[in-house]
Amino acid sequence: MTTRITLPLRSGGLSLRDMLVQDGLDEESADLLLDLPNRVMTADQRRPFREFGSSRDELILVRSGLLTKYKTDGQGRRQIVALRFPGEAILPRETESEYGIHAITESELQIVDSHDFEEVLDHNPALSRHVRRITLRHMAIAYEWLVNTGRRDTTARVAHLLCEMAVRMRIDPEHEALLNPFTQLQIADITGQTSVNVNRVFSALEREALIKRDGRHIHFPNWMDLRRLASFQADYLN
Amino acid sequence: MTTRITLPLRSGGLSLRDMLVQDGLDEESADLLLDLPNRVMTADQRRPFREFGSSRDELILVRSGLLTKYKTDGQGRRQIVALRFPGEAILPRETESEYGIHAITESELQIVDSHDFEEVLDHNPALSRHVRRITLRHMAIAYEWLVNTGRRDTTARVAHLLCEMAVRMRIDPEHEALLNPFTQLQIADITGQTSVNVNRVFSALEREALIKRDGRHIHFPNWMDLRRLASFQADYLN
DNA sequence: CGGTTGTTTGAACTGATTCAATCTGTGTGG
DNA sequence: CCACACAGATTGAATCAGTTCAAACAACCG
Repeated sequence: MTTRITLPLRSGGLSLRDMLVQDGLDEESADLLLDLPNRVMTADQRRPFREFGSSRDELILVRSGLLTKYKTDGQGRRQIVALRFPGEAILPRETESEYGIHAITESELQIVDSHDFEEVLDHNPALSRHVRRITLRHMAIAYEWLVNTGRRDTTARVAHLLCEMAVRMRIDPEHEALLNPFTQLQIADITGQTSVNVNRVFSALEREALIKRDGRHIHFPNWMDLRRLASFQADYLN
Repeated sequence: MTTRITLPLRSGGLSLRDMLVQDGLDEESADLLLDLPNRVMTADQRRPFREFGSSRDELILVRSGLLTKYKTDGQGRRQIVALRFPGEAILPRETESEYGIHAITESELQIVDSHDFEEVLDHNPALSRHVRRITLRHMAIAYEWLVNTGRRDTTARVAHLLCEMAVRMRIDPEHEALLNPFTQLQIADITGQTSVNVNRVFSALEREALIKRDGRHIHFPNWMDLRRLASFQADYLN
């Protein structure tokens, strides 16, 4: 039995500035970006933060928590298409955004008007390059997710997501447990299956001793074999 | 029976410059980009143009033809993750690229060294904004493909791809036929299924009079219902 | 003409869904 | 502190969409 996490992820850790710098942005650019006029908001997990078609033209920086971008098909079946961890951002879209935004855990967000953001980008090549770089990283993740939903069986899909989570949350999977922020329904919405099946997959993974569950924590007693099962190659995450 | 297309797509049409301008880039920036030192190459459909891990750090502009980016899962099953039509580009990656590139039809490519490209971007905010814009467009397509493979049944997936192809190839589906450049195996590799099933889906779509096949051409006698079946909303393509 | 690539069809099988019921942990209000 | 409501996790049975395997057929190419 797992229940919702109400504490923000990694809130006690690094500042937004630290995280940006750690991702390779130079300090001056980071300060320039963070000193732009902004407002800070909290997104909670009970309802969507942005619906489809909301035309908020703004940069959303994640300070803490965990955001998802999601879409739905014709029959209203939900597909989560991207995750945003602390230190990551959702870039502004000129057009109406065709995806919604939903917080998995309560998330603290720093929001910057897109015009201010674009203005700074115009005059700061280093920041501009950084934005291109992280965008390509998110693109690489989207491609890997396409392989996941398109080509891997449901077991490998869940295993792959767990591997990606471990790396993106910067834990050491051989010695540390993953604090899983998702419900099984949300994992189903990421991996393109049903929550019922996610449950069976988890039981199977645990039966094979590839994971060990302890409340919301997931241990990896056999990280090597889990990676192999998932055909997980971390290089797409850089 | 359909066989490979050997003629480049849209070769007789617009120049690369025309296509860039039509996509919203200003003329000066387009000239700046196209006048960068470059070499022109031909990619043919018989073998991959770039394998995984090839670290060619370069911008690839598609003059004619049709390119795919593809990845494979652990068991070597192929998933096509993106298409690049004439006028579109594959951006340089600093790291080794984690996808391969394969031409669907013989393609003429203009290749620019990434350093020259980045240099121009640094000094040309308009071009920089344009690159961000088209990148977000490709991201939106990747997200839609995720919904496709994750949430739609195989019939809707194929129908959705056909709709997207019609729009991206700029045909008028109510009055014009789509010249389908793909084999059924390639459609399977895009939509995450088997070529056998793609074949059955095509028969079914034709039986329902949602498409009509005529050699390599596909007519859309009932565009409205096809779109509905695919839950195709063109806005993600802008 | 023979080789190759792509398409089509059938039959058997299976992984995952669907539907439905039950169980378990958490929070809330009396 | 208990009773209750609720969200999430778990399990079983029936069903089905899509795969797999295998074979035949069609079009093109040299």
